[in-house]
Amino acid sequence: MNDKREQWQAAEQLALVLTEGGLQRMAARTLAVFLFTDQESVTAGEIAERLEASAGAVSGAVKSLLTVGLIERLPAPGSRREHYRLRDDAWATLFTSQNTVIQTMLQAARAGIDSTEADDPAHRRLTQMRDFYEFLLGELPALLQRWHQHSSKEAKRWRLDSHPSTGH
Amino acid sequence: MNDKREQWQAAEQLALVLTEGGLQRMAARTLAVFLFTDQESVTAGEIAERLEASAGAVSGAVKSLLTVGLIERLPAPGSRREHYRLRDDAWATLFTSQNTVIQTMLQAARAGIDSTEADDPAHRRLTQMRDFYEFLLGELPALLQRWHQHSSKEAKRWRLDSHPSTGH
DNA sequence: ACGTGACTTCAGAATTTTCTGAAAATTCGG
DNA sequence: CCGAATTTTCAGAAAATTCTGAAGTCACGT
Repeated sequence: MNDKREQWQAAEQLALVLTEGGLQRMAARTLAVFLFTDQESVTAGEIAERLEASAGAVSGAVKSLLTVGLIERLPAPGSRREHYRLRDDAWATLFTSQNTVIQTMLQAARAGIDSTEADDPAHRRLTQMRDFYEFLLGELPALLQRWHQHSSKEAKRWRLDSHPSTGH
Repeated sequence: MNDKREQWQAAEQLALVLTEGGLQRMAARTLAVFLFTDQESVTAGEIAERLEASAGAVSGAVKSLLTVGLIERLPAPGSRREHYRLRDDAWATLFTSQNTVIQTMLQAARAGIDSTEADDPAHRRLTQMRDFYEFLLGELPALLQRWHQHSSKEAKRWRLDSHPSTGH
């Protein structure tokens, strides 16, 4: 329990995986800071300090995280510096953002199907591809809906009997 | 319909998206060849020619696609060169391979939770993250199962009444 | 209004990734 | 087994990505 060293390692580890998942390196590390900080919100300067990175790099990273909707700017707290924090639905958002990838794959498959004859093996393969991504895209809304139900149920349970520690 | 130019564009477009999705550049372009070729199988040499890339680059790409399970080596067709083709379940496989990413995110979240006190805001954020990915991981098997049902049903329908053209 | 601190932008540097080319290894037909 | 064709490996080159540092812009507080 609670060792700063461990936290640092876990954060860097996470940043690595996020990078695999398509985020840029600095954006991933920044997101890790948002997750692991013990404050409610952080400023760009604090991120730079924590990551030992330049203000410029942090600026770009924060901007991209804002664009994707993973973090939000906090209503000015009277200070001169901007405060940011992780959004509550960040993970669902991150997941959803991959739908655009699926959409594009689908479009590419359809374009291929259209440019190909029915007896071409490519036509068959592209059709299989299209069918899969069509199916997937159709399933996602329901999946996210189930998540929202699931999570709101959790929140309720939490309020009613205040479990001291669940650990699941 | 059927314009080689269009096909080439669609293929390159797809390769781009696949790259976004985590595949290496050359692996993505190679996968596009497997999809769009009008042959049942292709050799490394043919891929290299099509992509105007070196044999070395193709070798690496094919190897990685084999490892992930997206393509398969064909039982020797009498020729000296190896023949490869896209596997039937390639897309489901590609999708599944992202589960490992989710697994790793989950582990990172759990590590963070363990290294943090219950009253730390980070603890709350990491718990939310863990819950989401736990949920997701739990949903995936059923999702893939539905896909298999779905696709086998399609195949059956195909065999029974031989639709001339569906276009969905 | 003005000074100051924070944020953004951007050119160039550093790093990382990716590809080529050639040599070594492998494999199949003879 | 030998030889030709193919594939694999790998060092170094090329390309793409990412970061820094500094200059410029903006906004707050006085």
